[in-house]
Amino acid sequence: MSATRPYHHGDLRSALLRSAERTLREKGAGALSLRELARDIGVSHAAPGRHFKDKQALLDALALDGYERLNQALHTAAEHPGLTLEERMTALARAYLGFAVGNPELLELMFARKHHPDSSAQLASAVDHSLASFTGLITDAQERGEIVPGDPERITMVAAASLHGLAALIAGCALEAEEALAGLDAHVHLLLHGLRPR
Amino acid sequence: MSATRPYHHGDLRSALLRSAERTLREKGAGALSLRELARDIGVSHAAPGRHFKDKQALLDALALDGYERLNQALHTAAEHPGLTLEERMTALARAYLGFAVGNPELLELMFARKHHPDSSAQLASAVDHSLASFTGLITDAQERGEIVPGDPERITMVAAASLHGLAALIAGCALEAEEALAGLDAHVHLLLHGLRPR
DNA sequence: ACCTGAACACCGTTCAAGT
DNA sequence: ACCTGAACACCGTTCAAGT
Repeated sequence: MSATRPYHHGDLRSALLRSAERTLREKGAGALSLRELARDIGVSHAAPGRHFKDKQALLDALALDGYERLNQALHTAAEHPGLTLEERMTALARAYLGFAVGNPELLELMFARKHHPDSSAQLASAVDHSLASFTGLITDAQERGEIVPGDPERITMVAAASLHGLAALIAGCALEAEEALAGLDAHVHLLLHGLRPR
Repeated sequence: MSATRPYHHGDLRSALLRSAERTLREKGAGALSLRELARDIGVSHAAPGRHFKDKQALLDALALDGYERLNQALHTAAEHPGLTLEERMTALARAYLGFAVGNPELLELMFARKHHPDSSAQLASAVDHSLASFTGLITDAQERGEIVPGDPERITMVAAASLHGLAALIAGCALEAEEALAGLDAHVHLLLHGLRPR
């Protein structure tokens, strides 16, 4: 191996993504600059343009990567058929909130409203994939009579919106992460049993 | 009145805020530039610096203004003591979702994670004020035995997170506004009655 | 008190040219 | 195929000087 940087980086694309996620985590999305990424990696400021058509394309790639990790975590959490409905729902909730607590700026990026037309289809499909973990749980439980009958999409949306709201409040610093995690069992219980007395 | 622009604008601060909100609504937060605002208003590019210490200070002022309008809307919606609990909750939900549908980029700004230390106390208090509309409804209903007993803050959080989740999904284009508004009654019903069969 | 004009140190993006 | 260097048109912020 030579001491001088080779003309071709070799794996610039993934180096950019790695470095970008580090910056995102440490300094936030606003502090992310393509030129600074290039400087840190030791490549010319125009080099990123070869791998990402523009800055938004890099941000979209980060978001997609985030969905992959989130969906993996949700999928893993949903695979415990021995548990009760409430336990399974809590496991899913814990997986989602755990991701939100660990990656608040990434979550903000994943749900931001400005994506490239090129990426939006992939991102929409990633969101659908996230929701599918919830829908699967709901329809299973409906078959056992443990969840109210009705359009599973709507019922999924109630559960997902509730957790997404918590996640968004945490990411936006309107709710403390520890508080939300500590009250998560009670939250899921209220969601399943309702706010009205039985 | 003279045809030439006077040296002193007179009300530059509010002109900047007005123009900024227009840009926010039409082109999004990313397209907001202090220099462009100054150009549009017909003032030098350094003039905004007299009224806002930096760009974030202007964004924070926009967010605070958003909270004022939102809190006004929530407060108005909550003032119908003749209605049932479910009707009152639905009215609050409709007010919040209506704001989210009408001001998606502003909402994103309001819940963004990067604010000036100077503004964060005011913003936090604005968030508390929003939540207070829900807490008021919850404690009222608890006294009548129409809501489960328990920490009203936690119960408020379940209701608020659920609606905020919907709002965030709309703002992030993951859920269509019309679909959410059309299903809002059912959403509130499920929230109050729970996802489990009774 | 409020605004201007110039200056500084950054950006993202493009493109001919290099390896 | 991949990267560089220069160029272009922007930024935000600061600060002496003007009204």
